[in-house]
Amino acid sequence: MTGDWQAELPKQYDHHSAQQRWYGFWKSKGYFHSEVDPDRKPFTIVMPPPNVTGALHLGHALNNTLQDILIRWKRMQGYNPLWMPGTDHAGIATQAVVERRLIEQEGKTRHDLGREELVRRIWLWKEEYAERILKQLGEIGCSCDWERTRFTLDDICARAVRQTFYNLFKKQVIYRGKRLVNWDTFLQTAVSDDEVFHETIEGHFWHIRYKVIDPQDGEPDWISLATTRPETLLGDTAVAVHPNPTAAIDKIESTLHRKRAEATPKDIEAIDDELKELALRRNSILPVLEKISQMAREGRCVQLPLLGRKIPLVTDEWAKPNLGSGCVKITPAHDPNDYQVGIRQSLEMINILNPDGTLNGQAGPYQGLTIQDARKKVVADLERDQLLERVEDRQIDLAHSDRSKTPIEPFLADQWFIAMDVLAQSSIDAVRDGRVQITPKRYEKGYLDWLSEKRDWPVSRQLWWGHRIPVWSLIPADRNQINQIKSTLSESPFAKSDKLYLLVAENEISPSGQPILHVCLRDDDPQVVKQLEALGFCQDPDVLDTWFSSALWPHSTLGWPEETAELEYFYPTDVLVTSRDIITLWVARMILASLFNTQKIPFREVYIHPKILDGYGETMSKSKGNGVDPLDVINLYGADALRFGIAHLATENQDARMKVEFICPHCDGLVDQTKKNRVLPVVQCTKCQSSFSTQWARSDSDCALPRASVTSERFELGRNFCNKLWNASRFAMLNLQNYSPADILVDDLELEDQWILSRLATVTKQVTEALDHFRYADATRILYDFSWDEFCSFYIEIIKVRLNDNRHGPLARRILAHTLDTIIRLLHPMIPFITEEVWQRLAELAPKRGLKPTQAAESVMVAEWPKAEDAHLNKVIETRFSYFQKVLAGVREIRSRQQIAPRKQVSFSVRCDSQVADSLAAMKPYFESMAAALVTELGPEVSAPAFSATTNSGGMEVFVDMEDLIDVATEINRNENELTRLKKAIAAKENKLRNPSFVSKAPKEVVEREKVSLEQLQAQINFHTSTLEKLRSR
RNA sequence: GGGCGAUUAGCUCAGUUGGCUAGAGCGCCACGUUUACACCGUGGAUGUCGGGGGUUCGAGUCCCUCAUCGCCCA
Repeated sequence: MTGDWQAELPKQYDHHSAQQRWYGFWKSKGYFHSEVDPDRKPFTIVMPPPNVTGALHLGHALNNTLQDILIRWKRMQGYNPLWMPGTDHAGIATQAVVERRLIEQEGKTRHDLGREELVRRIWLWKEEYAERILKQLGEIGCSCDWERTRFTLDDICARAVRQTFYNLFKKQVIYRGKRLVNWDTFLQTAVSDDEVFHETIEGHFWHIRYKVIDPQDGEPDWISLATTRPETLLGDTAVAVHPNPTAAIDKIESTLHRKRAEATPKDIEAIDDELKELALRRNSILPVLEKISQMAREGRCVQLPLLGRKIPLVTDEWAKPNLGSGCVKITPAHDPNDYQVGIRQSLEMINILNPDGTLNGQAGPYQGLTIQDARKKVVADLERDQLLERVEDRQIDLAHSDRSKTPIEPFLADQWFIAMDVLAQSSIDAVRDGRVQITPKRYEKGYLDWLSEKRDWPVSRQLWWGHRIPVWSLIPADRNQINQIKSTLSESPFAKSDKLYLLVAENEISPSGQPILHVCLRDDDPQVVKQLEALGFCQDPDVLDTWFSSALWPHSTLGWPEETAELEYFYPTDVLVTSRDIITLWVARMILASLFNTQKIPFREVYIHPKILDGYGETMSKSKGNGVDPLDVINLYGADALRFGIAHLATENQDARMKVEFICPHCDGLVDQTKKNRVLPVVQCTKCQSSFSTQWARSDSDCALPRASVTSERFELGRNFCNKLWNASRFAMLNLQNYSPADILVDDLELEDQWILSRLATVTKQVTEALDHFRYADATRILYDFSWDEFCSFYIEIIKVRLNDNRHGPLARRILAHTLDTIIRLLHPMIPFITEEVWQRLAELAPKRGLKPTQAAESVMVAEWPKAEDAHLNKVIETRFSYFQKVLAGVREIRSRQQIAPRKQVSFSVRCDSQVADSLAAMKPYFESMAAALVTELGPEVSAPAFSATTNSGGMEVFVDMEDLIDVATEINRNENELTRLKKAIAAKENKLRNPSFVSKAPKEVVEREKVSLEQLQAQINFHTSTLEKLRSR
């Protein structure tokens, strides 16, 4: 190992060069790669595959940093770690992005291109982004096994998907049915509930008259029905009324009364209003509703406006007698609630929409119109026919597709479903009985609640990008054809070798009265396809929901359904690290898929990490303009700073806030991001007033301005820490030139040596335990405090004196090298680059180190994780050292408040018991080097000098000899403040100890501790009182 | 409407089974370029632990309740 980097030791840590140097080094050494090795214990993580939709954001950086910390830590602990990387095809999201670009750049739709060409284009997109994503992961420092990189749409994953679908199909867990789906008319596909967002918009509420057919005496001529979507009336198949309106009103009223009894005055008013309204309704509407309800029971009908169709009155509890007219129109094919009514009442379901959002033949004269146009025309025609009673303005909650940002239309379509009863139960059991553990535990509840609903999983998507559903279907003409096909297929060698499965779908009856035939193919075998198509079968055009392939990810990546050695050795995996928003969508499905396919759980633990929010508590996103790009952070602060900052905020909290800032490209000043400026293409720097561009810049003039990075000052913590660590290491390098290894006996060591070893043992133990429980923030804080406040501020400062001493130098160098070595190893999982940089440099000067020196590993990445040496734990030593720390702080404080010039030497004495005096005596040189203070006297007999400034802590009275330069006023002030504080504390303590129940009920040791503490406080009071007397007598 | 979480210093957050004279980083104030480090050092100021009840000898920590904010599900 030689090179330029040895020669120079810059004062500031250069993250750029370290990152470049060491990632390649690790890769070339093959450290990332893992092979099956029965002699070692495996530790496996599968990466939640990032979507190939776009580049990585800070959330990914968080997710992957936490995984890398675990992997690097386990690697050092001697496990055989496998971190399986990869990317997700993200069906709808990716197709939508590519389609949008197609429209923008070429003005073409996917239909212009055709299926094959569109898919080709998406693959091109995928290649570009997958590469970019994997490169980004490398820049973060991720130690994944790149040789095993997978993609959810590659051949290995595809085979697993086919096999799983086939198995489910054969067990008849998969079925096809008509369901109301969220239809995206722009992308022309169903989207799942979680791809839908709701927005409140200004809309209208149209009240429409439906004529009663042949009204009898005392019956209304028409019924008034209200809707926000008048065009849907074309698909109405019933009008509903409550089966027992009076009882329903009674019930609502009694509920209101009960609520009122417990309500606050504010709420009572609102409840009273409701009760008044209800009372009015009893007189006005209720009699009519009872009548209509009666009519419905008699099987009476109304006439559908505009189309004139005869539709029945039905009784259903969905009609609320306390709302509107008390009756509702029922459009089962275009409203989720009406759909339920349709099922309950066995109503006809009329679909009036084409997939593209225009009206179909069922809409009669409105066929071909878009929804908007149809709505206008329907309203106009109703007005013409005088069937429009009135129109209200109203705020409407409208569902939008997250992918196309267009309104969702409920739409009745054929969908493939996975029955969830048995599968869901298996996943519930796995978590309930602890085979899979979720951390933090509170997330279990949501998981279990969601699964226990056991809602069937709709898995088909009307897309072109994804795993094509491997089912070929046929609508048979008659029974004969069915029998013929049955016999043909059962004769086929493919059926005999379990390559295809025929399902006669008795739940799907075609117009000819015959059940539809479905054949599922296990393999992508052109011969079988040819045979099926010859018989008249057609392949389902749809693809599978992305989550279907994601659900298999932990085992498909290891080669399932093949019985690979990898699967045998690495599976089940150990931990899944992910974010809370996909616990149900993904985690639950992985568990059920794994149990179904392998009879094993996919992972033993699930760790749910916090979500990063911006300074306003909003989720970060590119579309809001508040997203932070991890590469900007890496560029500015370094990958280590990014990782350290991330680990530092990974508490058990559910989210972490982060103020977002622009970095002005002109002056490097931080400009706070606000809700206003984050959407602007150009922002003016608040520091230097120059303008810079943002992600929104489009126009040539805007783009010409330099672009600002977007980051957060929260990463300064990590950068500063790395720089501190770098400089501590730099100090070590500069002082280890004469290093010589030798065995070290703890008993021979100085106080400070024993102290740092004792602390090192404690810290090692604490960090290991914290990581064991996913307490990243704890581990980070412990190491931060130890490195900075103990190692740098005390140990290094102390040994500066010893290093120049021929007698004590060698030992100090050995402890220095050993301590730095251990700190570097403990920090490596969090900040891999800088620790490697230091490790390599340390290897040049001190290749053999430790208490029993051994040759250091060739890389810190494969060095052994430190073991906490219990033998080094020494509470007595730590207490003795704390005397030094307290007295030093006292002297420094006096220097500061008496404004003694920094380099001016002072003398001081300490009145303390003789044991303490012994400990302090050993530290005499360090009072000199660290506070320019000369110890004159130590012990119980010490008397205060004539002019002294004093402090008192832990029973040690410190007197700094001020000769005659003392600022008396400052001292009086200080002592008075101390007295006030102490008196308050003493009063509280005395109160406590005077309380007989405290003394009798609290544990003995607590009472004892309080007594001792009171004595100390009193001693301090005495000290300050007498000090004040002396000061005042001057 | 149901669930989960948050509310502690100006800001961002720690605070493990109740035992505190409530901590850190940033920011602020004063002093300081002593050859590891100004991305630094030394010292300092700053809190009715969201409000109100309760349990307890003792509550930032447990229970109830209200308020505000966020997220998820319907």
